[in-house]
Amino acid sequence: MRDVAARVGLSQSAVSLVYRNAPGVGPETRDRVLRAAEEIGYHRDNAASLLRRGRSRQLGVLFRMRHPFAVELAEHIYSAAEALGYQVVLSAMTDTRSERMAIDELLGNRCEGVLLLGVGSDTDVLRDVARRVPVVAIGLASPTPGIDVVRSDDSRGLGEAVAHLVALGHRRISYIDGGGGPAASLRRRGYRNAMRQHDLGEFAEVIPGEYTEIAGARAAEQILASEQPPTAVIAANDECALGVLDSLIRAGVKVPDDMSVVGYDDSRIASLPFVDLTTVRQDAAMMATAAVKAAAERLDEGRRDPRSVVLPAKLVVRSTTGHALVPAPAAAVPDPGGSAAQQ
Amino acid sequence: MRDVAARVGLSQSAVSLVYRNAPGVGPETRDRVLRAAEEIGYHRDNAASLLRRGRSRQLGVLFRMRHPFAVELAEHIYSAAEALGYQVVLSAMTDTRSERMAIDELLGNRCEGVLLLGVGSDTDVLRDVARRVPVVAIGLASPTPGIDVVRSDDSRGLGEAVAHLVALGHRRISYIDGGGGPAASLRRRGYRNAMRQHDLGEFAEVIPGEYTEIAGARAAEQILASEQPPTAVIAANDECALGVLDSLIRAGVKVPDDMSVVGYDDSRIASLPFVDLTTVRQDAAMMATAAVKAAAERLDEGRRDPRSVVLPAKLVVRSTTGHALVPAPAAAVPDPGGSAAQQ
DNA sequence: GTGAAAGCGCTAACAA
DNA sequence: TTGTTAGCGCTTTCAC
Repeated sequence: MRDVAARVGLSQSAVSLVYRNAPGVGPETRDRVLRAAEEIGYHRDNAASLLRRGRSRQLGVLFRMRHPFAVELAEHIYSAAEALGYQVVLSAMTDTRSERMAIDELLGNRCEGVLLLGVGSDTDVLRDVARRVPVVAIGLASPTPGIDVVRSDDSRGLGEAVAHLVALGHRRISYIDGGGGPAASLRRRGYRNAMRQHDLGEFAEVIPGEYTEIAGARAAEQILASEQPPTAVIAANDECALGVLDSLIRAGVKVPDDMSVVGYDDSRIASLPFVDLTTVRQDAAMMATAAVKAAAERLDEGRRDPRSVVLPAKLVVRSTTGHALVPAPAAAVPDPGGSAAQQ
Repeated sequence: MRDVAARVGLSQSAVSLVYRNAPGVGPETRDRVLRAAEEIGYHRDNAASLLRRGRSRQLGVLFRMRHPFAVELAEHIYSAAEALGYQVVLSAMTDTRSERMAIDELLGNRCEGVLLLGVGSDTDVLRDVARRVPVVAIGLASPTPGIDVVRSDDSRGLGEAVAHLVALGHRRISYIDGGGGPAASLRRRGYRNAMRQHDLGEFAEVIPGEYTEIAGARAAEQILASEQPPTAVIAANDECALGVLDSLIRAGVKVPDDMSVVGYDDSRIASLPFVDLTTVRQDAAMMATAAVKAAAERLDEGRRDPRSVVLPAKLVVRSTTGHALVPAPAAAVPDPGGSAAQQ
């Protein structure tokens, strides 16, 4: 920077002003500075800038690269952060990089806030971190106190999914669980409640699973092997639903004629024309914006009280759901007060 | 750090030594320092450390989060870099973040080298960057001079794929192209050469496509609509192959009975049991290691001459390939000298 | 609009 | 083994 200043015959502080887009330097001078920098291949040193500046205006993002929805969120966070004048620092969790390591790196890089994308099992770490910087968790079911939470209305989303299937004549609707994944417990509860509200509590069945294709495929096999298979299945997320779909199709089960399938997330794969999955849409862009905003409120406006943002989740009907052809024979007139007589 | 030093009654430099794992401080003292730091919640400031240190020992990684193989590479790069004492800084390209922006960020963060994962269309930018720091491109077909390249032997990989299909009795083998994607031209050429070597040049057919499920699905539709469909298809990568598979299965075409399908990459989806795709394996871990090593050689050992590392690509036979049932009738005895009489 | 000077938190070279 | 010292490259008063 000294070199650039010397080259255009200015002081270093003038050049600094140019790079910060600060007022106090004419547009013509600005141009000259930029041109000189270009010529000698100068790049502003972020480390030095960070060190001297009071604030870094950096937001750390912690995520798993294998989670497609987290990736979608991360992409949107880039733009949301930029809009509020923040830079994004990515830190990925892998099998060899623990939550603690990834967060420590973020903190060491002077991030002023940390965004957690569907990550946050380690409550001890979270509490520590939250003491130092604002933490916003996206899609975390049970937040540690002091952490802001952004999630979609999973309960409502599953309600819509169940209602849609019921309207199509389905009664035997099973759910493939998300295990310990982000928001899995909320979705499971949403499913159970919805089934109960439709007087279908006795048909509610939660099949163990997780947020992966393979878990979905396994669950589908289990479903096909059962004596009274459901006529519709809701999977905890789209990847899981994809596994279900694939297993079903390979087994010769027609979707949606023989079985309806619903996913969750509306991630990219769901809308691929050859998948065309009925699913519950989470708006990644909206969630990203809300999360960045939550962090910015704490950082720029001094908010202290924790906030929980619940965004709408909405069913997107595509081609994997259809009318139930054959209502489960023994249950044409279900017994409302019934205990589990079927099992 | 001063505070920590004061707390244990040492000088700042002693604490610094502890944090750098440098010799010159007893294990007992070390413990005391670490404990004191824990108590007051101290984290070493990376910006300051970076600023003062001569070298940053940071490697920048540029990639697209939507490319599954790039994600796999990125994960392996974390461990490969750690093994050589480097830290990784991620920078993702998105629709709103150009190559230039992403690289500038990396450079501003004092990365000593840049790893490009299947990215590098903008030759101007690359040339500029390569002048400043070592650049290693993984899976880049036509490198700018001065850039190291790591790729797998795509030509050989496709050779194996074609040979495998030929051995199963296939002759009419089509290829779905990768468009302008990383290494696409190499794979295309590999396919064409292999077909020629098996005297199948007249059956060679390159269907336009790209590295996505949707391109694969579209290509499959086109194949099914053609008068003389092939009995086997090789897709430019696994995502594309997945699109093909799905389209075929939905159209009632049995794989591999009616049609064989081969992918490329052996990414995670290929080995999912319900996909179980025959594919050409690129060893992500090996490529990551080679790329980091290439950068480290320039950085630590002063290598100047560009290097090109070509790693073996190997066919992995799974369940999407099988014997050709019905050899193309008119071509039971192909005419070796034949011009394109069929078209 | 511009320049001089202080210092952000750390590391490295050296002295003790 | 430990302490002293001088910056790394930038931003930021404050005086001009």
